[in-house]
Amino acid sequence: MSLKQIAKSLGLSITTVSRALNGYDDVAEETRQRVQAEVERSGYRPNAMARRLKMGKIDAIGLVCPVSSLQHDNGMLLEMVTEISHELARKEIDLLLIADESETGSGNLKRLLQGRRVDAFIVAHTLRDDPRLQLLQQHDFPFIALGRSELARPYAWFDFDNHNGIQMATNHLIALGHTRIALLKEDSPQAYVSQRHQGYLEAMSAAGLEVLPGDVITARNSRLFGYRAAQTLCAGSNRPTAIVTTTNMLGDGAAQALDELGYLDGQISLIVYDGLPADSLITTDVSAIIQATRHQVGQQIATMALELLNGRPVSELQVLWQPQLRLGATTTPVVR
Amino acid sequence: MSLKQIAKSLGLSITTVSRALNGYDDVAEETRQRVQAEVERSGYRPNAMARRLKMGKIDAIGLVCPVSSLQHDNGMLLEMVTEISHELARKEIDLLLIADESETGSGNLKRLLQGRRVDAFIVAHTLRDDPRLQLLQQHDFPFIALGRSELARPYAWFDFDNHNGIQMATNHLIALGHTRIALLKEDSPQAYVSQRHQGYLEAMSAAGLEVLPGDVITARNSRLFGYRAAQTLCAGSNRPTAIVTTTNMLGDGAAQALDELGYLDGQISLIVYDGLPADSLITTDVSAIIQATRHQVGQQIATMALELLNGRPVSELQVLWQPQLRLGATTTPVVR
DNA sequence: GTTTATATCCGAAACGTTTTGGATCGAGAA
DNA sequence: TTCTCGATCCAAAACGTTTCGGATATAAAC
Repeated sequence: MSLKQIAKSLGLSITTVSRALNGYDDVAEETRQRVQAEVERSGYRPNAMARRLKMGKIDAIGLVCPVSSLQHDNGMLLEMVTEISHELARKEIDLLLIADESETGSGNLKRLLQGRRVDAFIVAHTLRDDPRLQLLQQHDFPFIALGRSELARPYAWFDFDNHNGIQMATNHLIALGHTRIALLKEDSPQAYVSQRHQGYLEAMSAAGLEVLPGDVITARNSRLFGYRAAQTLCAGSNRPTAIVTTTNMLGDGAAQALDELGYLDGQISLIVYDGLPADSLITTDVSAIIQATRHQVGQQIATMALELLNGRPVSELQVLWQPQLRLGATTTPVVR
Repeated sequence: MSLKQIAKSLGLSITTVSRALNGYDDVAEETRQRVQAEVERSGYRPNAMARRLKMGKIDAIGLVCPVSSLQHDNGMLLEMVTEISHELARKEIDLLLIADESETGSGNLKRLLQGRRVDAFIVAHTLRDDPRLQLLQQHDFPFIALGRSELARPYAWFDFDNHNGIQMATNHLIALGHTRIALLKEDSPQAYVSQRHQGYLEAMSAAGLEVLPGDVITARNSRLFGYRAAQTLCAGSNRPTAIVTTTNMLGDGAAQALDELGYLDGQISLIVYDGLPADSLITTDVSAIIQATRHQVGQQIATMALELLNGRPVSELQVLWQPQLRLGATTTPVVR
């Protein structure tokens, strides 16, 4: 099924068939109809590789996911990826999956970059100092970073305002009279972690509140570690009156621990970033900092990727979305 | 950076450069060295699209994941994908992600198939009757099914022996004297679900045991539903003495419920397919049916995919791995 | 000295598109 | 009649490879 065959069976030239299919106006309407009909009859589809070679565009985007991230984030990234894949498929653009061997590895990245196998990259789980982004920028290769990093020149990125999100939560607790607010944060070099950490510290400091040494706990991002950390926090009599967690997994574990201790009724306030996971066993309506759905994020990123391919300057491709504070039953005035 | 440029700067023909790089023996060793050096100096990489066009091979594999599956399986599939991606990258083969719009959708599949954008497909989350596989077989397009399905002609597949796995568990409980063994199974049309269900029924029937109406519970695959289902099972006085769950999410919920009721000490036996998830809050060593690691599975599938591309007949690409019963603290002789 | 073999090399075609720069033809304008 | 113009169409080049079928030169065999 090539252009040549279609052309032959219609008694036309390859040129004309090609131009008919690509909507040029120098082909008679009747001819176009005939071509269209023959294409449908024969099930012809243009050879993507020939077109790519000729056009110098690949119509493919590489999605870079470090291996380690996939394991912990409970499918969050993947729902997004699904959406991105969908949106791109609509424009006949392929999505290549690049699982890098280490959080910072870029062996495969380099290969795809130099082999011209994709038009652009989407880099997930951006680090604060990200060698992958540095490599891409160094090669002037188009990319979109999911999360902000530190780079010499401007670049395209999508991010949530983590700083503001955690501040809204912390400030709300402060307004409720809390002075001992603990932070339960993920142990990871990802950019958003330090942004949330920083936001918390600044909110506390701005309110003139001291952060006690044990009140910031860094743990692996899992339910179990959240559970244990919350238990530790609540162990002594000198416990904090509120806890904020930077991930929903940590939050679910913490909620479970508080629930078992009977503190989830408002005794100890709790705000969970992203809200409890859908299959949490906790039925209490836990207060949360919520971001847009993966669905919405995926669409946004796909849109940005397409605009990047269309040559939109990166300075116009920097999108910061604001999270919202959704108050549930676990944020109450401080109990002394 | 094309062959032409390399050729020109060395005073050689394109043919010779190409043959030097591709290891033909009709090029002098000294020439090969010179070519090699120039390639490294200039950072030349062959244009993948030109090569693909010429060779008629794409060096890409499409991974078909239905959207809905990604959301529930807690990253299991993704760890595998990571491994597959890795293994394929080593052979310079790209992995395309195809997120189908519905469990049975095949719109994108058709597009990639007809557009010759991949050499083969890996289809995840096979259904018992899977229209995607039927479509592929109908087009004589190479694929590997992750899980067995019902198809007219032989096809390549990888699967675990779900039937045997659940039977080992059930039979072990029967040998311990249990007669009321409940099954907690996922609500899904995926092939493995009915295989496990069937295996359980046959084991019970072979032992002459009756399955009471309420003893098989079908629930959505989540911790929460497992939790509730186990609570329901244990509600009355006429409760089963053992529970088997077909997924680890259901198992984690069930374990939590049993633990809260004080039954996890052996009062009620529990065997969980795949074992409890890594971040379970349950510290009891729960008995499990374990399969190979995602790592091992990923490698196996990548290997099979490569063999498929090399033209190995599908009848030689049917791999069934056996699960193992790993006994923990939750399988004890029946307590009456 | 011719023939044959061997070791190197290369021209040109092909893969399936897109696109440039005409070519052809009929109709209306001069 | 001749010229111009618009409407259609097409040949050929190009994208960057791979590979077939020689070409050339040097050495060995007759």
